[in-house]
Amino acid sequence: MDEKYFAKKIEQKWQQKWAETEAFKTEIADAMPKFYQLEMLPYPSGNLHMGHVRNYSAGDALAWYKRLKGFNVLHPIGWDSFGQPAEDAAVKRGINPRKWTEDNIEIMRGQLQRLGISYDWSRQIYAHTPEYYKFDQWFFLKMWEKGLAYKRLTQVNWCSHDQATLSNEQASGGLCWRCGNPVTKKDLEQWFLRTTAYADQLLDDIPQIEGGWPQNVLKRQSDWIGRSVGTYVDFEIRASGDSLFYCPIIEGLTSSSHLGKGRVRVFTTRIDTIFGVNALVLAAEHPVIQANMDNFSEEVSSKIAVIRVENAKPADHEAEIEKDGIDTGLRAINPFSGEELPVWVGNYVMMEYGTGAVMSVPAHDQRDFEFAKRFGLPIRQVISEPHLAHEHHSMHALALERAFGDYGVLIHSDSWNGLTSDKAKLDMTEYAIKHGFGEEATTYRLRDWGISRQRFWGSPIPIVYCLECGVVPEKYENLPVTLPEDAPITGTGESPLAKVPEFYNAACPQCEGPAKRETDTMDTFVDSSWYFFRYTDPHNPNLPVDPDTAAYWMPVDQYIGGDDHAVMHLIYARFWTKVLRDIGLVKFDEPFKRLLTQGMVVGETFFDDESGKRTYFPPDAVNVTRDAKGKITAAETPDGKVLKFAIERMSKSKGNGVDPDEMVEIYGADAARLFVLFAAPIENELVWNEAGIEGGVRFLQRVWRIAHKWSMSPAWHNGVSSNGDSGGNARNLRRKTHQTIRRVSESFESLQFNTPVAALMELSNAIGDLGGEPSTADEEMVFAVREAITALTLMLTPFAPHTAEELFAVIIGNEDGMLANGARFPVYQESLAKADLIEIPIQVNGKLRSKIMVDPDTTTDELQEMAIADEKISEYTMGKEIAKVITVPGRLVNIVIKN
RNA sequence: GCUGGGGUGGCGGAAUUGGUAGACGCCCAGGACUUAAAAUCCUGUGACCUUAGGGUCGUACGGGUUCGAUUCCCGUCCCCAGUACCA
Repeated sequence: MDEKYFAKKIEQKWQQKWAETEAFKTEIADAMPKFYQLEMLPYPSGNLHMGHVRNYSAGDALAWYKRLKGFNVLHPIGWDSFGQPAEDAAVKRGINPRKWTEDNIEIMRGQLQRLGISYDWSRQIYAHTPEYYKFDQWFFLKMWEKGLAYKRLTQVNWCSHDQATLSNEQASGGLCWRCGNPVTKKDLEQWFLRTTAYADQLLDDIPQIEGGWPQNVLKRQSDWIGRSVGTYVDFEIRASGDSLFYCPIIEGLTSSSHLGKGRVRVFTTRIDTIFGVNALVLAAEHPVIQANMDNFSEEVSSKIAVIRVENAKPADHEAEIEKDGIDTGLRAINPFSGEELPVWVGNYVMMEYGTGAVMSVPAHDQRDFEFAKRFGLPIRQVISEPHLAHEHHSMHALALERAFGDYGVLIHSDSWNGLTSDKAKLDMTEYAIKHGFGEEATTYRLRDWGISRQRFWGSPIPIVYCLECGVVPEKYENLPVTLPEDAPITGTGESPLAKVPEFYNAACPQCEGPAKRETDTMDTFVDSSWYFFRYTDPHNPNLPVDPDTAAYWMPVDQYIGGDDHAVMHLIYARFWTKVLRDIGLVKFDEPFKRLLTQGMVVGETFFDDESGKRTYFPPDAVNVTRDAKGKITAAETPDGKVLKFAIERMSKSKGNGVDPDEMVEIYGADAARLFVLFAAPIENELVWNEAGIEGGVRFLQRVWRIAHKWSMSPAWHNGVSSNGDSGGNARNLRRKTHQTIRRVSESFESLQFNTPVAALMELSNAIGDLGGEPSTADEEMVFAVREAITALTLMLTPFAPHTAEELFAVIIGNEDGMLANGARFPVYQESLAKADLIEIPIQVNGKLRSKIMVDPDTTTDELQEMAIADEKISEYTMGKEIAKVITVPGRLVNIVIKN
């Protein structure tokens, strides 16, 4: 029994014990309630950073808590080991991507083990192994069969820095998710997964997870899916005379028989404003425009070409784009009013959304308003605030300063006058349908998921191109389509597999004739879309997951990760789960019951960007000036070069990274883990400040010391008992113990990690503050202290498992470990947690004037009497009239006096 | 601009959802132990006033509701995140 706390020694001891006994290996156990604790799997970049430590410390705390609560806990880990950095390393340093990846996994696994995270290591998965990516391909074939995988030529998001395609989600905000450079467009043939087929379900299933997910993640997802319900309206198009103009059928919108020669379809959510239309505005890329470029005047066609070029440029986020456009000379007929309208091309109309054409209603849409102002087009108000409707209707022209976008009452709208917007939308849509120029319509912002990547280090897409048979899926029995050992990787954006004949030359699965394989690989987000299923059945050679096994473990009870994946990964994973369900592998809709998004770990960075490129300087090589509040005011290098500074996500390349190994070496894994959870609420950003971690060490040392001190007491191991009416300090300590158990349990249930640590510190302070020597303490006292230290040790386990295991061994005199001993999280007893005396504040006119100690069961009347009789209070009430006394039992008394 | 979330000591942050604001920790100051230091322990630590006791102010700012507001309502300012012409 070591009396000095020596973190490294006990950490090594227990890590070894856990490994030898496979302490965290989990099997299906029908008799026990299950708990599936999951953290987002790491990309093997080379080193853990503090963000990982925070993520896994929180997950491990919950895993331990649930184990001690008697749950059968699945807590797995794996590696998201396909992806571009491996190829970057290959280009830059000539290392084989597989070697680079596997070396990194080794390093990071070691780091995780030194942190003592309680994973079931037997379930590790590696995305880059054929055993895993075989099922990426299996899913792809299933989706192909269901019409959910298809190929088409399209404009893809292209990152010119990474030389790679990006999905819409990965190009969110017009910037590459990996490198942050602007995204441009490029024409490519791509494989897509039909996520849009599940758009409605992805939205409509949100109520199933609503309580368990952060509001803002759900909101971002629904914004991203962007469902909007409205109406298609078809406008007849004419050349300036009255001859019908040529309007080709618009692809993707051919479901309507009304389309075709002479009509253009718009999408609107506000058909109630249709009497206010002053023009039709089409995107420059609109097929009607493009098909008629030769028919336009020179001025018009060159302007359209200019707009098209401008549209293709990467978006500038700062600048508001000025409205621009040109009247094409075409005319459209408003089907409601018969009015003839000009047809414009406008730079603010996007081909990718709706139908690429809008009816412009300047009075009720701000964009149309700006457009109309710019080009002097007429503005006609047709919706009014209900109380002004009558007045407005009798006026011809109203001067609006900006568009009136609210719902209201229709004016200047023929037989629809006086209807509310809601009613008019229904009636007018019905009218349009009846007369053959409209349809109900729902549009989405969500696009299908482009998964083709011109990359080597990813799952090959199991498709073969045969001259005879065309596009042929590989047979299931031929899976996996194995990645070759190596390929010429250039990083220039061509597919490396296209240069490996042994890979791409294949026999057609149908006719067995010569054929070529698809040489693109899948987006790495495919791997992470279903890995959590695989953990439940990691070695199944036939199926991605056995349905019965999945039924026991899934869904994930608690998922923890960064909210940078709020849209990308989490929408793909939800989509994939619904596909699994429709394939028949699982019976539920949502993969993650509860989601916790942890904040980033950030630190101070110092850099200069003279050459337009940022060069970072490590903080310890910079001279920093701070103001009184500790904020940096200036920074320079020792040789006097002035640097810029910012608070940014920690990373090695920025020089502000903290190496977890170093933390473990200096302070110990337990202290590092405890501190990272204590320092800030888990969902907040955490500005790394190493000073605080000392406090974690001190706390663990204090616990260690008091536990050893009291365990020396002769009565400690001899089965002390309480006669049930301990008084004085013993009673006070027992109360504190049970109050702490209650607080800590409640905190875990509500996913708080910083407050339970504070509660444990208070309890250890309470034990430490006890006077007296263990050798002379009476039995009641030893009993109370033993209870307190035992509870403290068990409750400390989720934060500092090594220390807790060692203390537990000291307390019960057995080295097998808590789980082997069937240790359970302590349970609080209400009667013991209850206070004997409580302090009641007494206020006079809402201001605190005195405090009295009373029995918790004191009645309202008694409290009131005592309050008025209180010496200090009578000073205030003397000679004044007491108007009212408010008494809240167990809380306070407030005496209201008149002056 | 729009949407969502926030603004509490020198710092990270507590506060049973209307009831003693500042728990716990960091930093800092003073003291004990020590030849000295480290470690440890003790004390103090929102601001201002006060001779003791104590008093006044204080949760971004201005109003309001209430016996009582960090908490609820209205207005203003600021910060963070998401989004960007979504028709």
